[in-house]
Amino acid sequence: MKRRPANRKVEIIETASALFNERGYNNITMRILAAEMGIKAASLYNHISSKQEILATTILGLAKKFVSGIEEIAHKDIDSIEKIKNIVLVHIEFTLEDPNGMASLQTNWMYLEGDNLLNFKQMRSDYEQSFRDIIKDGISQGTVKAYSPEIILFSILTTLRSLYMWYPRQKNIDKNVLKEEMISVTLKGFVNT
Amino acid sequence: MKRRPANRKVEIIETASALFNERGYNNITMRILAAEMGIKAASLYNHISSKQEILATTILGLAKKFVSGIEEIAHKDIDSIEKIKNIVLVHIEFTLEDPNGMASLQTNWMYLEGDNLLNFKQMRSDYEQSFRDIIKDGISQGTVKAYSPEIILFSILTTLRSLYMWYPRQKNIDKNVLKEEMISVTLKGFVNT
DNA sequence: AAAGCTAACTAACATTTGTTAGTTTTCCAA
DNA sequence: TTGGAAAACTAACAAATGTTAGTTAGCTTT
Repeated sequence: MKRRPANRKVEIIETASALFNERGYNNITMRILAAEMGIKAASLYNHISSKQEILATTILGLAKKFVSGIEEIAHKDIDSIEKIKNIVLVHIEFTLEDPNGMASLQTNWMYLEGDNLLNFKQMRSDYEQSFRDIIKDGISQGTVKAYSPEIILFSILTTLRSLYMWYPRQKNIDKNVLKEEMISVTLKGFVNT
Repeated sequence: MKRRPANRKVEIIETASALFNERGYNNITMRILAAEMGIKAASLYNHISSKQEILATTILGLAKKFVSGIEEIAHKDIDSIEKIKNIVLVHIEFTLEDPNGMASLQTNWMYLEGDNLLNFKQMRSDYEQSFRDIIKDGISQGTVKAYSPEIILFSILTTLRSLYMWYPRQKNIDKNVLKEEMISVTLKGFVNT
């Protein structure tokens, strides 16, 4: 028996992600996507069932990885600061693996329909809640400054979420330098004392 | 002589911004926008010339404010750290003034067409360059840590750019607390020493 | 060589959507 | 009270777009 070639489908989804990232979900028609693949629009439907499926596969797939990622970290027996460092690293890894998918996750999620949209919002909110809990623990234990948890949460989170839009363009920054400096800047700022 | 009522046009643009922010530019048709205004789609064209004009007015208007804002700060006779604090404050002020417009600026700019898109990209890149120069000055003068300027730049910038998506939902955080803590967290982090 | 998939193609449809043309209503100024 | 602009309406179009139906070409296996 021959192995099922999920290849072509993956190819389409990756091509679509790249185009969505460059020009926006709604600027990419099925005809444009097909042309980029070197085929006709109708042929896409031999591999995928709808444009929405392409979007949902990418976004919900990543969202699930983030939710299980943070839950794993939350249960580790380390202090809040270490947990937050782990979260930074997870974001960097996922972004390096799939920057175009990360772009869709941040900028095209509102074009998810029906249950896809509901599930996404639920996962996003679960993720934020787990992160918030880690920050609040840190404040209780005195390792994190007693600022508004919401300000700390979104300061970190939005920095991490936006990584896709600038890091892939940087050729001079080594991956390990990125990790170290992102952790330093995010946790301790950039002001010299 | 009666004052020209640019009012209705402004009303349309503000209503549109709010809808774009809630559901995404491409999910909002002229019919939906008109219904929200209590009129028919065709009637919108007595006040605006196209859907694109609505988007461009909002986004390019804000982009111009940011460019002139940062240029003014850049020319002040204060050190880099103080300049960066000023930039944080400018972002907070603009976001509080027009959170829905800020949302379009961040999430709908790719639906600008032709010169609108080109002008936007130019202004965004000018803005980032001014900001980058301030950071590099700070590093030269020793007030800013010698990390990669790009990492510092985008860590601050993306935090500020994402303010629109969470602050308007917070009812408990006072405007002045926001300003103080945003500056602290962004510049010096949240780790207790 | 025949059979059976897989994946491509052509053609076309049904909607949606931004927009225009032409007309009527509203309402303030004279 | 009336004239005229401002702003609404009805009707409709033209283009774009996601998708389906039916067909054909190309491999791989038997």
